[in-house]
Amino acid sequence: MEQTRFDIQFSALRSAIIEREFSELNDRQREAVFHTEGPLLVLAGAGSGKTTVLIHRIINILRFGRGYSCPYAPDDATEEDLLFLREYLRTPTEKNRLRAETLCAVEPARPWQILAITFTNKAAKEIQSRLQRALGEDFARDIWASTFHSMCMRILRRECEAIGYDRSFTIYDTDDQKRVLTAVIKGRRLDDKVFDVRTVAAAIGRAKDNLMTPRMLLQEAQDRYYETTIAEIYKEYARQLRESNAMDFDDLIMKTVQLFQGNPEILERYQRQFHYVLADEYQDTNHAQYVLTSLLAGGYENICVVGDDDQSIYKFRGATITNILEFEQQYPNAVTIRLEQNYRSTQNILSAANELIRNNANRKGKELWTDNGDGTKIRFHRSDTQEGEAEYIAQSILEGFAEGNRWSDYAILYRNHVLSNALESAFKRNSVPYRIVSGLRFFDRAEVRDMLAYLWVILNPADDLRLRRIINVPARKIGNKTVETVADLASRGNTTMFDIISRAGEYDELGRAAAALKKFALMIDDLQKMLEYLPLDEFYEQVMEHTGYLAALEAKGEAEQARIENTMELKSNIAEYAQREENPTLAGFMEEVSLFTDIDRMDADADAVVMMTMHSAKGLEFPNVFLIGMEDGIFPSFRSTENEEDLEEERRLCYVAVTRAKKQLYLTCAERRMMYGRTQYSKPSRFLEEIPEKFVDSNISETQRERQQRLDMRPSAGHQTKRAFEISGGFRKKQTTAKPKIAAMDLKPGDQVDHKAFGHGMITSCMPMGGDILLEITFDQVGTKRLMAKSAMKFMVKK
DNA sequence: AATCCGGTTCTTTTT
DNA sequence: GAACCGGATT
Repeated sequence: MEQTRFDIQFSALRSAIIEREFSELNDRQREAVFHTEGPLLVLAGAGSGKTTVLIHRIINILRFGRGYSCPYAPDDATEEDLLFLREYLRTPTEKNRLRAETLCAVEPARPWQILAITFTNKAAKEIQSRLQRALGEDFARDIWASTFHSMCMRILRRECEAIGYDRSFTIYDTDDQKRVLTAVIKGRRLDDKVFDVRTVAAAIGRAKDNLMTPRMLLQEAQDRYYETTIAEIYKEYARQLRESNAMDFDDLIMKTVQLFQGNPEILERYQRQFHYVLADEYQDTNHAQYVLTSLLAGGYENICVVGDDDQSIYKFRGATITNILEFEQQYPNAVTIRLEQNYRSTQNILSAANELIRNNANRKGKELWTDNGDGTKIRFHRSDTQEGEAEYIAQSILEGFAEGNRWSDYAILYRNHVLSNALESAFKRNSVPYRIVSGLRFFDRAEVRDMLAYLWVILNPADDLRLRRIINVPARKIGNKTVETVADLASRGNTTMFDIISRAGEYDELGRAAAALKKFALMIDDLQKMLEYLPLDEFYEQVMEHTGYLAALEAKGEAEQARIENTMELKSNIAEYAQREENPTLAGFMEEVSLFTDIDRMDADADAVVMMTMHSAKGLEFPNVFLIGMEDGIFPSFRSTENEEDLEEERRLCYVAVTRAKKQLYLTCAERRMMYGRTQYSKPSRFLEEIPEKFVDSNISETQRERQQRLDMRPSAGHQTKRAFEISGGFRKKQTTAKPKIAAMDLKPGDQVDHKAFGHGMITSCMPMGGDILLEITFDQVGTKRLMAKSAMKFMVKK
């Protein structure tokens, strides 16, 4: 169709008006927002406003459809409309807004036609809530903004009968999964050293990530004993899950793919529904997720994937960077947009990151820049021991705090959790408040699992797996032997364990245990009745009491206080759910909870230094960041120094870590470090060599450097740029650990002091301790703190 | 059924 | 060095 003069004028006006709506974005970002039709790859560097683009793109699609790039005027548009738009462009008024937007919109999408997939609940929630704010709650609620897993759950709840599942299927988490696997391995009388549950679970998980059925795995095993056995375990495991009408996390994805592949008419329905598909963090997708996304987008092929190949750090859990690297091959008509302007960090930090990641061969290539200015140099500090490293960090933070920073302005990132130990004691010693984002998450804690298991059993007494978990927790004199007898009777009678338990008296085999069993069954019955008339949170309290769980924890005293708190935490989760939901049910809560793993309320309001692994830091930002344990063998981990591919993943992790810092980045390492019970001597991380010296201030002294050079056999002459920790003469010599010539010895209880960070206080006790003095000081503002005199004196004067 | 002892293991993690 | 598991002991 030929464009008329009218079309040209109209569409130009329309584009201009739409463009103005997104004026707060930069050119690249806008390009991504306006490219609505066809495949789009957005390579979004760290801190480049990725989520903002994703959200505005959805807003654009919902408000204007493909209005921005449509070259034609609407059929019924008049000269008067044209004049109206011209006027609206000149002076937009609220009164004219509705008509203008109607004129500018070309086939705007309905909310349920948009699918935005993320990896974490946190990300899904953020997208959902930002869209609700921009578009109104009711409207935005219908957008499919969810994680891969909850999307699959939603689809499967509706369609799973087509693949032979009952709609009420349950989700087995990693823990449930391991229990089943342990039973399978035991049942086959296999050596559980050779077939270690974790390894087997990982193998099965990887198979599912790659959409491989037990049969396919068996075929691939080609008669090799080990592989064949794994495939057989997989087969048995899958059989048991199906029998229990259960799926594990990986099943959610794989079964959805199988559902679609086996039922084209169902697939087509979803393909017709989703006009626009967006996938976030695409570099983290595994093969199954890739196939699923491709299937769902297969109708309109309006697929937009957002990600950063340089931030792919989850290969170990099945992510294939290939998905993003080969997107353009998959869709030859794909458009690629790079977001390289960074709004987070200083140029020094970004340049360091750019130089570092440049050493990776397998990447698309990007160069981050900012107009935030150069900022201060990165600080590099090498200590002799891990204690020295920890002390340096504590002191740096105390100094910063004294200058007015908040504790929460600081984050400490490390390659693995063990590295946090020395730091913890240094922080305790110096009264630096801290918070560790731990490896063990809320829903992995035994007490939380126990309470959830109770709820599962109350909801569905046929759930043998969860029943086994709690039947004797707290102790009810129902031993292992009894449980096995019950299980035996159940399988022979082709019924559930709970059924046997309720009729325990009828079985002689159960002997004296029958009474305890009956009592247990009655308790569950009672709780089921309570569920019918009590509000959910009160009901939960009844479960805690009625089962004796709370009492058992309380009986253990002080030590179990944290566990009690955790079970209470679960209660507040239930209360929160009950309040939010119009029609709250236990089943509804359990459904939600089975996909809700991380405690994504990382309460930002707590003012404390935060410590976490570099992996968990992805997506976060902090004004000041310490990367600790920057030593070869630790980071990069010795496991990954063998092959280039693994090393590149480590380098990406380093890139992720470096780009978390907004203002100041610190890199620290120690010459020797106690790890796993032995002292390890290490060289500074090879990644440090890759950061040009001009971005770094280092503490390495002349003598240290000379020694380093003698020790370091790596040829350095070949390097084109001088590197941060090599001899250059350019480094200032800095006295880092001040020799504490303390006048501290004459401090005594009753003395008044002024502390730079904590203000005025009075010493309440002095205890000699390892060549130093432990002071207890009651401060007017911040309460009582315990400080070591040596370091405290640097921040404190006696009055 | 609870507790103690010795042996073993020790990247990274979301759903 | 610490945490966790399984077997033996009480």
